[in-house]
Amino acid sequence: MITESLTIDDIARELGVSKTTVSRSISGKGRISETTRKRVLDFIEKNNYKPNLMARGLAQSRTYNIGWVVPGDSEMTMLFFFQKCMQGVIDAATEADYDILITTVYGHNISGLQRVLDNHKVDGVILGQTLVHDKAIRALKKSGIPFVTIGSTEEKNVVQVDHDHISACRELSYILKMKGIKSAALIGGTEDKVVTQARRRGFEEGMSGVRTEIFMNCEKTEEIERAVEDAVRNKVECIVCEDDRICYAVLGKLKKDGVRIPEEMRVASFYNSALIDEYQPAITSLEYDPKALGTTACRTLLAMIDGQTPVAKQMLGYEVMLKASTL
Amino acid sequence: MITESLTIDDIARELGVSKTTVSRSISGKGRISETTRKRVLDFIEKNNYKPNLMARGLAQSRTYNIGWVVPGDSEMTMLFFFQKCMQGVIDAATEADYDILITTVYGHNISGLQRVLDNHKVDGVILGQTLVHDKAIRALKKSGIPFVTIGSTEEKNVVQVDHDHISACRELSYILKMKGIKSAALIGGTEDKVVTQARRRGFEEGMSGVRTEIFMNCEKTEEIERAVEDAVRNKVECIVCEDDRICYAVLGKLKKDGVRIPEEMRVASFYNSALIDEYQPAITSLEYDPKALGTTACRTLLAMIDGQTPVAKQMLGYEVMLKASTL
DNA sequence: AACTTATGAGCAACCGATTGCGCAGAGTGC
DNA sequence: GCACTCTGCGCAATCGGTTGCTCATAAGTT
Repeated sequence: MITESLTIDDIARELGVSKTTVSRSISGKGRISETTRKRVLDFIEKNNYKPNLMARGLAQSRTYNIGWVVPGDSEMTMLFFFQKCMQGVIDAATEADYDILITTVYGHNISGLQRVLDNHKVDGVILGQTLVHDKAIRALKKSGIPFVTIGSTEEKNVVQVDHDHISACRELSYILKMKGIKSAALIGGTEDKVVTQARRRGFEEGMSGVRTEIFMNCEKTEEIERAVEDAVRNKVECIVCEDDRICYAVLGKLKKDGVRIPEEMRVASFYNSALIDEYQPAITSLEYDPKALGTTACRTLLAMIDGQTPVAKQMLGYEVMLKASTL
Repeated sequence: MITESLTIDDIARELGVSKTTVSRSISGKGRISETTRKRVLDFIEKNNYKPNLMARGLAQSRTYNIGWVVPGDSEMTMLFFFQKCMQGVIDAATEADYDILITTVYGHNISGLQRVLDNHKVDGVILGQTLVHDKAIRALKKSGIPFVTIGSTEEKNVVQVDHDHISACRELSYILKMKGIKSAALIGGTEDKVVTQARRRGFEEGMSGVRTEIFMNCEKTEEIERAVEDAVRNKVECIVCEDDRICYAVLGKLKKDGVRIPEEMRVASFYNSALIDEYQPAITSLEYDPKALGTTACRTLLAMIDGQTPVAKQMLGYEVMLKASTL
């Protein structure tokens, strides 16, 4: 059933040249007359020849695949983020004729990644998220394969692409302060993610001088709701949410308790996806471009695979979007 | 930097046997004495040898990859579904030492899939979603590669894994009718997806005898809200939502307008993910197992790759979960 | 004892590309 | 006219496995 494909030998025979000539015509390496080259490429075009990537891979020790590693248990808001991000990765990869092999990890359980590395199924890896003391990073370093992380890490000699969450959150906090806030609460998730820590730090730095309350490790809805109750009871003026999943829960709780936004409580979020972007009133937040993260990471990785030495840490831009929820 | 790996020749030399013997020891094919086999496998285990998959692939024309095709522009609720589903695929694939190559398509724009097929990067494909007149299915058929769809299709000779949405929706509708509903509205999305059509049909069949109103092609929140307004105005007793993204919007609108559930309006959904599962009151819905879809599809595909003839259409179970939202 | 069958293992071709090296013929310089 | 360089192309090895075939030896049969 599977139609046998054209091989480089077929073409060589058909055109009365050697396979070397065909190979060189395609790759552009080596010395080939323009005439011959055209002839070969024309034939290839006409007969829709596609080189066998396994053969090519074997000869060059390349797979033309890159690994894309994401947590298998991401919550919804992260899924959205990863989807955008991955689309950026795919776009950049496709440009270079690479494909994406996807692997999931569960926190520090990286057996899936390890398998892919052991089997040499990819030429490089993009790690979609970084944890504190990330085992995946250790494994990648050990494997010797080029890799790029989306998100920062404390590990040395790791090529990273990230938003400057510390500055971004500092800036947002600073602006809120300028607008007259005298107290603020941060509600955040578990601190094993680097980004969570960064946001917390930015918040603390930016909010210096005003009364702050920090509620970390809020994962379940009840935990978030309890934090909201505390914040309201303590007459905090503004709740800052570490991501929009938390923000979503916070908004639900405030509505349930009849707390008006922004009159009785201001709300801001450090990330804004479809989950809250239609909310009334509109929520003040930081805007990032997840897709750009993906393309940047992928292009960087491809350059590394080609033997180039990349910029160690690339920081992408963000924008503070002031909306009605903070007046 | 990249540590050169052990090859089959290294092992053969080291053990004083031929590479044939090593290869046969690993694969279990051919005649090898148990003693020799043990010796080889022990050595492999000790030295952590992993065969080069490109070489193996070249020899066997296999890639040990399967393609996983999902829409690149899925909305959130689908992302959640695909994530679960993919995890099932990954689990089943890993068991058989296969990996997942991910490709996105945009409706009928299947250039990404076509590339993967042209380049022979996968041994088989799982299509995550089916459309009416699906171009991806045509392309897959043409390629001659084994493939399985998650979701049904009108195309002939396609191996499918699905839930019986028609029966499920008929059953849910029937139960609602039994509980005394005299009128019901269906709010659904665009009808290019096969599953959307199936749910509509199940609804219509199950609701025969009661007054029904059908609002299709509701994608944007405003469209859904308008449908809700109409349903309320027409004094419909129950709104049935085609998926939980729609349900989510419906619940928001009802709350905004102060319509009490279930006293003034009953609500049921054809799918229930994290988006609405904490809602108060709890929402009546159909429960599916997306992960099982993934593992079933993948196991079936792997069997096909191994040359077996699979069951043409496998239907997985579902469960009607009656909750407070329908009394 | 002679003959057949079973077993264990190796030789070498093959999968389909890439690439270092060699070589013929054209072009250039003096 | 001679030596030298440049250009265009092919030979054959190589990447790391798999597999059909052969063959020596052991085991079984009469």
